[in-house]
Amino acid sequence: MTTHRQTPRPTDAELEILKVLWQRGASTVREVHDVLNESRPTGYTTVLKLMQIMSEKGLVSRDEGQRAHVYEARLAQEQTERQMVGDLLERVFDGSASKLVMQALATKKTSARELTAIRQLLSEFEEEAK
Amino acid sequence: MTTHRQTPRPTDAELEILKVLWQRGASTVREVHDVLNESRPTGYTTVLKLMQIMSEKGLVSRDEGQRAHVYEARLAQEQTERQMVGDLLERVFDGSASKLVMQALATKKTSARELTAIRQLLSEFEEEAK
DNA sequence: ACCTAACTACGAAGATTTTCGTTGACATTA
DNA sequence: TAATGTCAACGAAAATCTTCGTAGTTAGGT
Repeated sequence: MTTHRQTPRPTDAELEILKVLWQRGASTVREVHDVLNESRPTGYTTVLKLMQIMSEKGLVSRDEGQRAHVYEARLAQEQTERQMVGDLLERVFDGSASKLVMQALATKKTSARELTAIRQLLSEFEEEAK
Repeated sequence: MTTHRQTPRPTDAELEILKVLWQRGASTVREVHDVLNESRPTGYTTVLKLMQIMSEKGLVSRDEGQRAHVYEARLAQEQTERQMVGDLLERVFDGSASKLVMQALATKKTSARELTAIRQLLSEFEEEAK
């Protein structure tokens, strides 16, 4: 038996839907569509189909109790974020977190506030590691 | 005219090829195939086709001077890494570097050596920002 | 009971990704 | 020169991703 990720990495379009679900909480297709449709014109059935597929993949759960099924993200936003960063970390940086951070900082001028926040994170991690 | 990335984000299989090119420098399909074939059995023409496509996409350049064409990565490894991190940063973290770093550190127990390296990076960045 | 609006399900098309078989060109060697 | 091996090119297939049209179902209002 090959080792599978419990849930696959969401595609670009799927991630957009997950973002709405994380922001709104459990939602119907209609509600998700209305949000997405504002930023980028999207057909209703496009969103529906995607969410059905995401349900099959296990990215979202579905409550069919109501006529309008209610969907919910299966993983918390932070979990998915961690998974996706971890994926990039392995695929691109061979697991070196410092290389990843270096390129992240190089990407865009990080604000002083961001740098402070990151420094604080580091302190917390070094405490934990003791 | 839509705004296109100058070079598209490499797919998983394409990234594996780029890694070989970065490691070996300019190489023929045969050479790349031999490396990839060790880690995962791959057909020669599979690698060939991928590299031809990558050439069309602009991910690699091709020197047809010899019978066995010589391919080279168009972007340096660091450039591509930066691009891919930047992509994730925007797509997943809405540009917040500290959120990305937080999840990166949470992904795997980062070694003390890594933490020190990251801390040093931060210092350098804070110097620059002054 | 009938019409309308909203919903799911289904199928399908076009694009992209990954894989590989076949063909034809060319070179090396027996 | 004929056989063998290596190479690029091409086409095509299977899988996945993204989009949307159509059909059928259900609920609410008239």
